Amino acid sequence: MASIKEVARAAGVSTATVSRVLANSPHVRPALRERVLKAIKELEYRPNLIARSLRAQQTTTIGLIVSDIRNPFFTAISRAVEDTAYEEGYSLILCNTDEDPKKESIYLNVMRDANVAGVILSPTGPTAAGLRELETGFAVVVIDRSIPDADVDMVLLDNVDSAYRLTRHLLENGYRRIAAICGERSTTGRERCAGYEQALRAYGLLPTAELVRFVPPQIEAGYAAALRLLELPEPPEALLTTNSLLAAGALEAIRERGLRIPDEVALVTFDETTWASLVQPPITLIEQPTYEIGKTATELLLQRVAEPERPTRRVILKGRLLVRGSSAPRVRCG
Amino acid sequence: MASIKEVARAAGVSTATVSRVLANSPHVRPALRERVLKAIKELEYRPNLIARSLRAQQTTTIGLIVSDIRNPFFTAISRAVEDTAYEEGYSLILCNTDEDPKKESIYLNVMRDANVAGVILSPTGPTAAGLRELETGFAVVVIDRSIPDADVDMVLLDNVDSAYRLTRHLLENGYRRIAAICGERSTTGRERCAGYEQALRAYGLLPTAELVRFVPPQIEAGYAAALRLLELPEPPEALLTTNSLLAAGALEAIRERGLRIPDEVALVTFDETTWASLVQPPITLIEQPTYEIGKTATELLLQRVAEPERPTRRVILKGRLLVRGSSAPRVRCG
DNA sequence: ATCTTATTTGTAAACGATTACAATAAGTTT
DNA sequence: AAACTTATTGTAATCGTTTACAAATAAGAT
Repeated sequence: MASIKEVARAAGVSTATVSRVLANSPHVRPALRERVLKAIKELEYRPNLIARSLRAQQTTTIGLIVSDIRNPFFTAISRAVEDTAYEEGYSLILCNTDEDPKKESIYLNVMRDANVAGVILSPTGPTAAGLRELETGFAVVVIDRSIPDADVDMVLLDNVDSAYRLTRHLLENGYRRIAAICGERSTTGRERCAGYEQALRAYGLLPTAELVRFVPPQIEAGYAAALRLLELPEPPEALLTTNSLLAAGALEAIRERGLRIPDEVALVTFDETTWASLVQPPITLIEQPTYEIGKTATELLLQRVAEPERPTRRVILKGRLLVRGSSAPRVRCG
Repeated sequence: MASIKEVARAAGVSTATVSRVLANSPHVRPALRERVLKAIKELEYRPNLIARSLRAQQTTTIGLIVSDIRNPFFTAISRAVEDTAYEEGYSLILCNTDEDPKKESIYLNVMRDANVAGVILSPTGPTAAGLRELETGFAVVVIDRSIPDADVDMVLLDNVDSAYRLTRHLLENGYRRIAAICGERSTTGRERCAGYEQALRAYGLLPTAELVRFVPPQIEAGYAAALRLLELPEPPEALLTTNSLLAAGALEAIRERGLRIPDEVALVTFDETTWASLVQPPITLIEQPTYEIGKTATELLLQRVAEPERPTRRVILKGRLLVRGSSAPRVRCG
């Protein structure tokens, strides 16, 4: 593998000149530039990024820390981040925290060790626990869950509004006794719960604690929570879950109880997935603009890398309500 | 951020000694080692991996190049690779090729530029196109699709056998006119097709070209292919698809045609997904040991990094047939 | 032709680790 | 105690870039 020295020798110039040609510096005579470019081509020279990083004290790598890459929402995000990053010449380092703050902290250190230019993070908790580390070192953009008191760039969904519209849709279709299964420990779950409660109140209904569950945002927890709700003396007419994993679990529970959707119980959720339109009836949901979230987060990050002192921004995107069969107008039967 | 020099100064030793302590070299007196460790702790020193990489001419990063991270199969793989890599102190760089050989080639160069220790690759084609680049530079492990004439470590499914068993299962349950929708351009699709044809022959049936389709391994292509098959004058009694995306498309087509599964048409596929057991009836499929594939591939890769001249290995794993409702015994009706 | 000024090029010092080699200190053997 | 071996430590080169600074060259002004 040819180094800059060999290119310099081949072109009869100093390494500084080669470096200037590489950086498109204006202070190189066209004749020399030609010679250098020819040597580069002939030797198939490619700059050593490690050496460059060492000198520049920064890499062209960004990190993406999500809670679980198997969650289709994060998968879609990661795809978008990856696309956008590579367009700008950045590589992507991927990490899973499994909702574990300890892992989050470990991976933030990994990022620091790797000298990443910045990190896109879906934080495990609403506090700024890892953020002290964050504030030193690299740029950060937070996605999906906000860290309320932190001065960081964020790209979030308008959770309250989305949950409000989703719940209102159920109410408009005649459902009254609506239960909510929310992801615990994140602002996202709480905000969506708030939107749900606002909608109920707007319809003159009082939220009951019995119908609201905060659980880990995973299939098994969704299953267990839904099962318990359906076993209540007075079971809910509709279930609202705050992500696709919880919905999958809830659906499993509904199937196991042998209930028909939506006649016996309706189901609505957040996040579009392959399966949401394949099951019968297809599931009504709030679709998040995942690709845009990932793209925007990456762009914000790279802007901050370029201009670290820029005031922080908070981008709030709207969700899209996709109405499908799982929440069809209710046929009152008693 | 403290460097090795400052640690050396604080401990009153040379940088060489600090480096030896870091590397657990036996040639350091306990007393000195203590002093160095104390300085490291006090200064919160963490070695600069970039500098280390430059010197070592190798990083502790591995690359994972898949055709689409949104395919749940690759998602599961990436999760396993990530887990295993981090356990060994390696980071993971992620890339999507979109089945595009050009992108594959670009990303292989990115990997080289990043000085990765090795790459896990699901190749876009069965030829060794990118492999010339591969052979120089870094370790490589190929997954999911084989490159027949290449001398590389591989972790693959026993595709012929799996498809054979899947098809035999259909035959045993009374299905005769079975169509196959296979992913094109990969050995995987072709091998699965071969297993399908072998099973037919074992039952005294002749494979017909009309019932075998090779298409891009994506939802839309699966949908289109299934639709055309179902529109045949003599439509198939069962559909076999070679991955979950094709299955999702086929299912969509079946729904659109208003056909009941499995009475009017059965559906079987490869790859377990969240939705395969949530749709009704749930889908019979061959489950790949995804986590094991990813883990094994990573282990093979790190072994090769440690010992580049080790003879290459080819690990073939068995799939597991999960029998569900979508292929229930056929009730003959005419 | 000479002096200034602007442009182009080269020299050499970083960046932060590792490691061959040399130097020193500590044990062993006679 | 001298000579030899072995264990420990330090010095300095190295990895491949970038860039401040100095030097050389070219261009412009008088």
